[in-house]
Amino acid sequence: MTIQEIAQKSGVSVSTVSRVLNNSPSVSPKKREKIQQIIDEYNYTPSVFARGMVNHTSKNIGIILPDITNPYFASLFLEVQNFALKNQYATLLFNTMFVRHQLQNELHLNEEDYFKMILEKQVDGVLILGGSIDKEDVPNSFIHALNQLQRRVPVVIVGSKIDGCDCLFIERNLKQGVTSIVHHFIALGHERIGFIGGEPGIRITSARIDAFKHSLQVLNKQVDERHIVTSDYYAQDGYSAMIQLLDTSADSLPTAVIAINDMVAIGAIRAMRDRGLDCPGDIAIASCDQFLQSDYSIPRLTSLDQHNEYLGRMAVMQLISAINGSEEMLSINHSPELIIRESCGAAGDAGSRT
Amino acid sequence: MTIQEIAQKSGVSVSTVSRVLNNSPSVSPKKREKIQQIIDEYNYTPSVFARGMVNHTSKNIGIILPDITNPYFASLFLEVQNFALKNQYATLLFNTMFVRHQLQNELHLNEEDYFKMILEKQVDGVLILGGSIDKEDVPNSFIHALNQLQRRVPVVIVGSKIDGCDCLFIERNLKQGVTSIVHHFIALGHERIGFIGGEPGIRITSARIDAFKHSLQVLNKQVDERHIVTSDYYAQDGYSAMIQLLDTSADSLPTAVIAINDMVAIGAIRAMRDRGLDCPGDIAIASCDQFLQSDYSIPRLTSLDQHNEYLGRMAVMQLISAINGSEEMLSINHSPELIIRESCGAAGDAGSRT
DNA sequence: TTGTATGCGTTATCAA
DNA sequence: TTGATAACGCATACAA
Repeated sequence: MTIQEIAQKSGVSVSTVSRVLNNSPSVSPKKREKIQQIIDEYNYTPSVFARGMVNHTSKNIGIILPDITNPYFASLFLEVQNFALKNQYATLLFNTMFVRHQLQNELHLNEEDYFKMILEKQVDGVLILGGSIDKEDVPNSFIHALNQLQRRVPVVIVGSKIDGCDCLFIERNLKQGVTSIVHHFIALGHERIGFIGGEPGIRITSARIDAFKHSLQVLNKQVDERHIVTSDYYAQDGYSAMIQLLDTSADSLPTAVIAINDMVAIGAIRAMRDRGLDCPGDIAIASCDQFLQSDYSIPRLTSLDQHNEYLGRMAVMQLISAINGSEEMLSINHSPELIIRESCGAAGDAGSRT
Repeated sequence: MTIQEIAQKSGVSVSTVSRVLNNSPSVSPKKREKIQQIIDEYNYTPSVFARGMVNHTSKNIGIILPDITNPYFASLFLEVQNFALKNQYATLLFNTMFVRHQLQNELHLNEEDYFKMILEKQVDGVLILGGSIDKEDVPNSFIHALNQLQRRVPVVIVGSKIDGCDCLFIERNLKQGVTSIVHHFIALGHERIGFIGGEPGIRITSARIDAFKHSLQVLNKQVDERHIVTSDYYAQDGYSAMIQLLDTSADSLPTAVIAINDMVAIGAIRAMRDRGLDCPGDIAIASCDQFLQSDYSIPRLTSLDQHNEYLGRMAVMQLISAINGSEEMLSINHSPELIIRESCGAAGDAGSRT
């Protein structure tokens, strides 16, 4: 089915069909109806290829993220796709990280290779959710590749702004939530507080550790460096971090520990259990990034709800408006919300189900 | 940059450039090299639109799945993308289910709407991972839509074969693993075994419950219908199912329970805890579908590793070969593997970390 | 309001 | 081995 055939069957020219296809006002109601009927009857949809030739748009956007099995990225993607679809954009998803998964014959590509691929796909815009962009020292070659990409299509990045990068950034407030956890722990009477998880050299990690230290210093509380153990973002990393913490500061363990996210918290609690320690009895734990299921672990996890769903929406909205030529920067204030459950040891919450 | 400009700069015709682009043998080595150099220099990539006009291919495949935040689908997708990319195909991902996520202004589409969207995107093939296709009674309209889709592009479905549906199917062995769990529990001396989780009316659920009942009957063991509680596939569903089980058969509780997957197991264990019961002490639990992190929960989960990674690979391979016109049906034997940890109560495993 | 004609960037057919 | 050209399906400028 082509526009030609529709035109013939409708007894009009292709331009008229094209007009009804594109909601041009200058078509007589009678013809419009007739044509629309034929279109529906034959279930005709215009060729994206032919349209692309003319408009240079695909109505596709590319999403680059490190790991879709990570609940944080999965829920971000969900929100992104939902909003994109509403605006007639489909999403080409590129997952760049495979290290956790023993894929055979795995692809060895870096993000810059993905930029190239995505560009060849003629997407109308690119959304980058984390990855190399989150490093403290982003390689110059990466920024260069990013700028080169940006010159071809709009690029929106969910992450901290980087000097010399021309892309649009959606920044998260990484510090506020940590501070509220610290205050919560202090209020519960904790004096020695630790921090675990997060890959070193990644901005999310360092921003949160900075906020952690700073909020304690403001309150004139000591920070024991041994109580800060970085690793990565998954359960296995929470496990190893907690083991290391227990090993290196056996003489003066913290009474409370902040985990960078729920998976790390779960791994840490498991490690405590393996060492015969109880959470929250021996060490209380709270996490900075809530995922689903935090209400079902043992103990239930006290977490920050970062309201990440806004993030995803903001990012696509920004991207789509950039695709449409708008320069306007959107803004949103999302305040993390502390969900108090069991793992922090706050009294009277033993049975609560938020 | 167009093929025209490359041709001019190279001092040849567009046809010759097109030939080197498509690795045609009939180009003199000298010219080929020269042209390639210009291509690289200008970082030229041919327009997918123009190519699509001629070839009617986009080198994109569409993936339809219900919930990417579900670890089962996420890891399946990962494997699919990896293999697709290796074959120069990018993946358009469509997540059809949003119910678990309170997305504002959420899209209300059924899968057939997604079929339409995906077709408009001119993908070269469609991969369907679960969803309505898994229902016991697939609506005729759905099968009709599926066949209509199949008439336009190859469609591969990961799921049980359905009469009257012309798509290609990749079937999983849903029963084998359940049987091995039953045998394991019997070997541990359990007499009263239950089964929880899974949406009723879904083939995965009923296939596993059937296998559960059958393997017990073969061994002349009783099946207490009250010990079988369906719900859904997430932690909250494991929680509610276990509560119901405890409530309805307080006089004769099972000593072991099979959960349909790890999330359900986690929810169930949480429910037990809330009722003052211990796992595996009071009720042992094993799950039919292992996700990551099962080694970090409390207690560690005894699970089946379904080796789902093969599934994803098989599915794309099948799709790509169908796109290339092959009729050949691929086949693979993936045997579930029982990973024994703590929740089943098998002796001496208290500290094991697989 | 409607139709005609052109161009978008590529591949394929054919002729040289 | 190479080049000229038609064709792919659509949007749009222009003419009517």
